[in-house]
Amino acid sequence: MPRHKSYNEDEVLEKAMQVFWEHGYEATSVRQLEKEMGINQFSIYATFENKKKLFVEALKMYREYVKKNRFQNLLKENAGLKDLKHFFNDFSRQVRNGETHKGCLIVNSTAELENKDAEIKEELRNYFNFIKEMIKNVLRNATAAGEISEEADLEKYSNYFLGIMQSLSVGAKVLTERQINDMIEMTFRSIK
Amino acid sequence: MPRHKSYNEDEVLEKAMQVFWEHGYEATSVRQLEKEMGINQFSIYATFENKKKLFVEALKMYREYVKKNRFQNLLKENAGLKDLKHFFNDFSRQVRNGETHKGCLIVNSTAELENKDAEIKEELRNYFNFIKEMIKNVLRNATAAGEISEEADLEKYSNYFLGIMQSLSVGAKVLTERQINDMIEMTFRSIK
DNA sequence: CTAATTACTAAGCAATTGCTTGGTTTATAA
DNA sequence: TTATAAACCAAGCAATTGCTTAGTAATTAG
Repeated sequence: MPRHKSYNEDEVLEKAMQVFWEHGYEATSVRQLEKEMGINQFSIYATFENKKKLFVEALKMYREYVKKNRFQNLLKENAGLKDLKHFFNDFSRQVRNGETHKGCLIVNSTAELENKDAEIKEELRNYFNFIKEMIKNVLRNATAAGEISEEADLEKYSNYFLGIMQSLSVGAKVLTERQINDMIEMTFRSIK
Repeated sequence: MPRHKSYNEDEVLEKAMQVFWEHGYEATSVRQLEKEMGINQFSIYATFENKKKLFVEALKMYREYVKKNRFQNLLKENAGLKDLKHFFNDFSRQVRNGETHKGCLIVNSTAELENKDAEIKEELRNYFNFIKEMIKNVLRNATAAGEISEEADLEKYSNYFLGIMQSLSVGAKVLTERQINDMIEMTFRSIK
């Protein structure tokens, strides 16, 4: 018998995610969320309970978002080392040019409020684990293609690349193109 | 003819820095600063003008702080590759154990509010430049000691290590010891 | 001593924070 | 058609935000 919601939960959640991504958790007010999500505060609280839970949901939504909009090529069946290098260059260029000046929502959130809440921390870890597994799959392809030695410890390699991605997410905001290119070039020197 | 200040500016500034480091810029209120700095709001505003300028001064102070308390060994006349590796292990262990769970104030601030203010951004860059130069000096020693080839591009190497430090500052907050160790081990593989 | 200058305290400012409430609209099951 | 259940809107809550002001205390030059 109830009335229908006049909005799509995933749609407004993605809007919320964008606001958190742009301004960070603390600097985002519920009034801002209200405006950008296009729904009343009452609806926000009715659906997402409170600001923190909305944020955690936004973090989860971010994972789905980047799967579609950032990592498509790395998630392709046969993605290899070339795609990985391509991604690094592309991503850092986007961050530098302002196209993605916000960097990575998860890295930003880790820096801003890692130790403040267990639920948030868990989602941060989930995300980084997803990245690591994605990379590991690329490296498996690379091994099959002979680009990496059969003996290579892919878990180790993946963790390393995960770290590089974190560093790009921070570094590309303030360092020069030259510096970022140096980092990427050096990174691939340790891969055999 | 004036009355003397009852506090030491550098002392209260370091206290302020600690608060920003612990909670981030946005989550730090002037009331908190007042308490921790041990002086009245009036005095804060009389000496530091406003919250943002106090923050910028705190960022500068942080640089002096880490020179004394974190990078002593890397700043030693004859610091070499061994010291660098030692530092990476030490730092990430400290972050993981909670001893330095706050990570790096500059990395945190870059993630939180890089694109919001030109003065802040400039100080972030200054800091990263200081780190890069410090590392470059270590690498010069390493080259002299024969640990690195004479042909190595030390600017490139330094930027690379700078990136690794950024990644540790983020990663050590949420990743496992194993993951961090993987990253450090892989990092040194590209050095010859 | 007195005048001048600055530092200090405590109270208070408007604006904004996260969140709630009271009254109304919309949809469906009976 | 009507009762019911949820969604909606606008207004409002106490608490907190960054910052200021009015009055007082301390210091030193003359």
